Amino acid sequence: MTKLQSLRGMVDLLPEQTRHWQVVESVAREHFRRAGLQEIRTPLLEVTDLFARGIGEATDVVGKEMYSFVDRGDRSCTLRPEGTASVVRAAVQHGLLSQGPQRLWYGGPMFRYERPQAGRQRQFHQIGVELLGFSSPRSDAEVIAVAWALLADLGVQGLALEINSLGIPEDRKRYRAELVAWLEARIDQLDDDSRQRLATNPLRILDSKHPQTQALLEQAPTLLSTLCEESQERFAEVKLALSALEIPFHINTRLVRGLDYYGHTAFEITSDQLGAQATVCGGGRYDGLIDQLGGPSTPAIGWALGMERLMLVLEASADADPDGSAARLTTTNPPDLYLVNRGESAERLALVLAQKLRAAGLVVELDGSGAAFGKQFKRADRCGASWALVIGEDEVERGEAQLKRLHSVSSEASDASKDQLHRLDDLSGLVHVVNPLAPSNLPR
RNA sequence: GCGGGCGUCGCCAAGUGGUUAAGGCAGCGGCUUGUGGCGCCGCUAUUCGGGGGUUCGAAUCCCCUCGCUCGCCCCA
Repeated sequence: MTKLQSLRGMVDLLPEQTRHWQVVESVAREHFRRAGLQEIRTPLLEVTDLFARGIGEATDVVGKEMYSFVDRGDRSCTLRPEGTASVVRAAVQHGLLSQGPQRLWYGGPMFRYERPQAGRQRQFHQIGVELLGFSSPRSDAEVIAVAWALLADLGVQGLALEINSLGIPEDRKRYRAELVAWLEARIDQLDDDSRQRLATNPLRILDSKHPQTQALLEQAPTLLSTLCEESQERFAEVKLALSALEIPFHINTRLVRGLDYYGHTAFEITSDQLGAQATVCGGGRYDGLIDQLGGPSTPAIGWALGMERLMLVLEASADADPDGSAARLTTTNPPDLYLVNRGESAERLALVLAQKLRAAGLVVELDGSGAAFGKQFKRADRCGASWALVIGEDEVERGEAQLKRLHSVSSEASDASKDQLHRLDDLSGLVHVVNPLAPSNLPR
């Protein structure tokens, strides 16, 4: 029988990782709470048409990367490749937009059938923010600031913000014609890939990694200079707002977005800690999408950050700076107390005590092996617990047990860190010694 | 989808045609059947991701396949 294993590109998060993820998620949740963002949870599975219409039929994501299948009711379904389309669909479907502007965040798995590599999996995870019904250039800056503050607070090193403006659809149309004409005149200097894209998606040639093409593009007309006056002014206000927020940014006239719904502000936050997958967070304005999906014409802006990449960056940042805030990810939280127990009645009592002490707010590890005391102590020590409580038949009879300090204690140990005896019918003193900060709502 | 590297125990690994497949970490047991951290002793891969082939002989060579990884494409 062949060994079972997870599908390609589908990865398990083991306890060592989930610990890190939970730290990141709780920091993110706190940032979102303070920014007045509310969580929205949408299904992982949607009608295929949502993404085809929302993201754009011609994009690679829709064209060749979707997990689509026909369900038992003959509907074409797709595992979501991104979050924005679903959030917009939900907002439209439930009439959220008629209740005023929406400040939303979401998180969870996304699916794209791609070749896995570092920071890229077939099931991956994003956290994203969507501001629906916000048109002001200040909202662009605000939403960027939320991402920036979050990443900085998490301790991501080497952060950089790149922004560009994609203008309005007319701007892009005009620019596309201009760029195509300019490139066609120099078609002999283009690489094969770029030549291909000249017909299909000329704007994407801008972020080609081909060195020769890059050099050529130095001279090419830029989207920014083709923007209409209104778009220019809008972009200027975004920059002004970012400066006021003291967020350093770099204007990258070649920054384009892969999904069709973006216009005006487009941005990426990168980290120098990563290789090819330097973008940790990407987003932009999508004023046309909601209308396109059948909702009321509503301006909107948002971003998404890739958890896997973020975790890679944080691990690199923690290594680079062991005292930085990224290092808090790697901290463990060992139990407050290890319950050493042996003997039939002692084991039963220990089980009950463990629950009582847990209810009182302590982190308690109960040894369930019934092994020799020595063995249990060895394990207690290994797991890093600060204290051990010893319950044997003698303790059950006396109604009193030894609370033993683990690890070497410094010579001038205070009374509070010496071994001591505690009554088992009143645990409040014990709880106080082990963890004075415990909520300590001891059940009677 | 294209190109390069890799795959030996839970983890890190030695081994490059003939070895009983080193070693370390972790785990388990013992020295120590009621007191830990250290130490010592022992156990833990009939088998080298999987399948086929070459050979007297394969973890080592060849083919296929699966997976990982790096780059491209694309994207977060």
